Amino acid sequence: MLEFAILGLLHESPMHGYELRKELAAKLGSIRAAISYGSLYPTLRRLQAAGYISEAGETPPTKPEVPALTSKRGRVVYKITAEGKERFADLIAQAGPETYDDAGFGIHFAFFARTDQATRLRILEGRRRKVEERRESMRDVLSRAGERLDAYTLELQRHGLDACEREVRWLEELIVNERSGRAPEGRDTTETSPHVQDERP
Amino acid sequence: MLEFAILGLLHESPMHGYELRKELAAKLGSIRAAISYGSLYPTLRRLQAAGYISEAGETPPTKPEVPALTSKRGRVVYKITAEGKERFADLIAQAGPETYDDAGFGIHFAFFARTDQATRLRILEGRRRKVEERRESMRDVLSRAGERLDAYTLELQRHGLDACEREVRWLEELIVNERSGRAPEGRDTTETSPHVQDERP
DNA sequence: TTGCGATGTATCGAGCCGATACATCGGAGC
DNA sequence: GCTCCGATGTATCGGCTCGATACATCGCAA
Repeated sequence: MLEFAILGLLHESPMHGYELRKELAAKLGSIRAAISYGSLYPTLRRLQAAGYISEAGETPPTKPEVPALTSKRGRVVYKITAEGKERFADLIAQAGPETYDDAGFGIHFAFFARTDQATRLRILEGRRRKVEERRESMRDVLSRAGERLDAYTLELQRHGLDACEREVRWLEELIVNERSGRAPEGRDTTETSPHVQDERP
Repeated sequence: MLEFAILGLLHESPMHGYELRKELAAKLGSIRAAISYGSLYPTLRRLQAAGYISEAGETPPTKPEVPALTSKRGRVVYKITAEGKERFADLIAQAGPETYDDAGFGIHFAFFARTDQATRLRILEGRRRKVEERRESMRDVLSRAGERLDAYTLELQRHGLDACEREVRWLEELIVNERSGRAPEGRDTTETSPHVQDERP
C-alpha cells in the first residue's frame, strides 16, 4: 500500500522522506491521518533495494562544488526509476480485491489521473460492490437487532449505514461520469487538472 | 484496542474465539471489517496470561460426564475475571488522545452503555475536536489546491470533507443529548436497550 | 545567547492483518 | 447409506504499520 503511494508521488517529482510524508498527508488527508516514519523509511529502503527508486544527488541550487564541508549528511532525495514506473503500472493493473477496502481504495483513487479508464471503472465498481455488501450486513444487524444491542451501538450502526449509503451514491455518480468519458463531477477540469493526459508514457 | 473490545464483550457473557469474532463484527460493523484470527488468538492468550480472562469449562448442556471420549479438544470458552473488569474500567477512565482516531473512537462508543456520562461527554468532545481539525486541514488543502491537485484527488477531498462535516454534526447532536441526560437520538430507548443501567457493578 | 519549533533521518517493540493449515459437524444431494 | 461441502472452530507465520523515541540542524524570536 505504502509502496504504491510512494511510487505514485515520486512519479511526479523527486522528493525526500519528510516531503513525501507531507505530500501524502495532503493527498490522502481524507483517508489516513499521516504515514508514520516507522513505515516510511523502511519502505524507502525496501524500494531502493528492489531497484524501484534511487537516490538523486540533491542538486544544490547554488554552489555545486565544495561538497564535504561540515560533512552535512542531510536530506536524501529519491527519484523513481524505470523499473519503478513499470512496478507502479503493474500495481495499478493488478488492482485486486484488497484494493476495495477503505485504505486501498482511497490510495488507488488518489492516483486515478495515472490510471486508464477501464481500470478506473473496474475499481469503482469493485468498491461499490464491497460497500453495498457492508451496507446490507448493517441493515440486517439493524433490522433484527432491537433484542441484543443497546441504544449507543444502534446509533453507531445507523451512522455507519448512513455513511455507506452516501458512499454508494457517490460511487454511482462517479461511475456514470466515468462511463460517459467525462472527468469527475463535471466541474470543468480542463483548467484545474494539469496532468490528466498521461495514462502511461 | 482489541483488548478493550474483548473485555467489553466478555463483560456481557462468556464466549469462545469464533463467537467473539462474530459479535465483534456485528457490534463494530460500521467501524472495522472483521477482526483477524491472527490478532484475536494471540490477544486472548495475552489476556489470559495477564489474568484478565480465564477459561470457563464449556459446561455441556447434556451429559456432564464422559469427558475423554474421542479426546475432543473443541471450543475454548473464556470468561472475564474480576481483574478483567477492573482493567476494563481503567481503560475507559484513561480514554486518552488515541481514543479519538477512527477505530479507537468507534470501539469506545460501542461500549458507551458501560461508560459513565462524564467520560462519554469527554470522549465525544475529544472526537469532535479531532474531526474538526481534520476538517480544517482538508478545507485548507481544498482552498489553495487548484494548482497542484488533479481532479480526482480534489473529488476525494471533497467527499472526505463532506464526511467530516457530517460527523461533526452527528457528534454535536450526541453531545447535546448527552448534556441533557437523555439517551441517544431521543428514539425511545426504555424498551430497546436492556442494559443501559449498569455503569459498573 | 538562549531556547524553541520546524525540518530531517532513523530505529525498536508491539499490534494487527492476510494467508494458510487442519479438524469437526450437520445437512443437501444422489 | 454415502459423499461432499460449507459453517464452525483453533492456531501459526511473515510482513506491514504504528507510536514512541532519539538525535541533529536551521532560522528566528525573546
